[in-house]
Amino acid sequence: MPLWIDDEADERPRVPLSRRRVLRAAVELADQAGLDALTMRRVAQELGVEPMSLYHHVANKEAILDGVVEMVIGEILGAVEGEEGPDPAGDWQAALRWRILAAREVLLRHKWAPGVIQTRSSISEAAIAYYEGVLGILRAGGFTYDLAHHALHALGSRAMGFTQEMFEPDNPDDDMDPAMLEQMGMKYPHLAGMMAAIAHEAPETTLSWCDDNTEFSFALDLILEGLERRRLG
Amino acid sequence: MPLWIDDEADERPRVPLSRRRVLRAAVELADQAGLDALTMRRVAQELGVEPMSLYHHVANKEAILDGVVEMVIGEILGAVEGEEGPDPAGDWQAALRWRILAAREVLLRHKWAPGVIQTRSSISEAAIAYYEGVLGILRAGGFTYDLAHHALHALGSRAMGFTQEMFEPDNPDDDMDPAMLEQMGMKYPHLAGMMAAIAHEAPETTLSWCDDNTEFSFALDLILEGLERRRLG
DNA sequence: ACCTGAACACCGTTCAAGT
DNA sequence: ACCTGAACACCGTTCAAGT
Repeated sequence: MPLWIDDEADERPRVPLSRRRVLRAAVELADQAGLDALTMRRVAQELGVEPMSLYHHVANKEAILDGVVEMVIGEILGAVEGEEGPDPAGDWQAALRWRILAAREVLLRHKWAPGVIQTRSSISEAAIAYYEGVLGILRAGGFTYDLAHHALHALGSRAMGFTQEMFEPDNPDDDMDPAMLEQMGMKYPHLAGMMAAIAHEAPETTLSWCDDNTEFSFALDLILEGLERRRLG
Repeated sequence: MPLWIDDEADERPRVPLSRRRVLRAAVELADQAGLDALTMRRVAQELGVEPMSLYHHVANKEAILDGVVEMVIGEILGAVEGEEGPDPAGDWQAALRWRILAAREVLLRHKWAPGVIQTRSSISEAAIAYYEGVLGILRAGGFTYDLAHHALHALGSRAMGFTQEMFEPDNPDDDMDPAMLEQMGMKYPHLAGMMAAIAHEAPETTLSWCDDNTEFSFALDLILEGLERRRLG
């Protein structure tokens, strides 16, 4: 057992703490260990520092949550502004779809983020900038401000790539034991029928039969088409 | 100070604890004091009992959260099944809109519920029953099971009346101090333009310019119309 | 059987003290 | 100035004990 593997002795040559370093550690922690692991004490531990040291760089835990949201939306903003999407003056639907799917890709790397974002009461500047971009696309596509406003509400959190399903999507073992499925046919004939129909159509997917990306795109296109009709009508 | 006002001496004639009573107390507590107040210790206090007594009727706090979700969705189910809505065979859109708006009305009485529902990993039986009803409406309206399945995903949590906005809707003081609004015109011209356009159109509403019900209905109708178009081919 | 009290391992946070 | 240690007021929960 060589001594020089000791991973606590020389934790990097003393890079000083900073708000940014605290928030980066917090995001990494949530990515790796889930939102429940995001405690002041564990963030401090990750940084090799005493819990109380954090308070010199962030006001409190709420400020950390505000901060990680800021970082994630910043990452989204970087993704949509770093690359060139379709020209909104030519095809606003393609442009908006591109932007939203880019945002969604970032959120898939931070699955805990939507839940936190929705608990924030004030809108971060990064979010404002993102929405400004969405509005720009709609305007370039010929929307009045009034219709664009309705459009923002209609998209809701989906405008930033949120999935909006009723229950946690990441739960692979959504049980359904055979006995329960048996009696489901009696009490819930339509649900049983739907599952049978879909299992028949795509038998390879057993029972995790819903492809997230397909369903997200279906819903998004539905809304975009509806908005286009409102715009023309 | 009359003695008989003492509100701790004879807390009701000893009605025994039960799972149902625990859950009802939990729902009431969340309604009145918010989700943060929903702790084992406060629920117990509300029932005039020691915290540990709760564990004889619910497994742990997770079970309480599962339970309050069950109660709220049960209330939704009662609302949609207690009254007769439009006939889905005649107008499936009207029938589904009626069902969803009824669910939404219940959720407005339990604003904390959507956040909790979305943290549950397993689907409660009450939720299954609600969705069975939605599917029944779609089928009566002539949907294939396949399209009905897409429809459920497209509606997502909106199928149960969820608002799906990006940020907490109940925050009335979404600040926007004039100075910030001033420079917003420079950095975010489209947002500034939109706010100006809408303030012009509905000057009485100052800056809480978004009527939740209007926006919810706009989005819902957009989706229902889109689904109808898909159904017709 | 149902309820209780003390205790444990965790939180976020305050405060006074160190360098 | 930045970081620390002890302490406080809260959590959820285990366990052994009461009735």
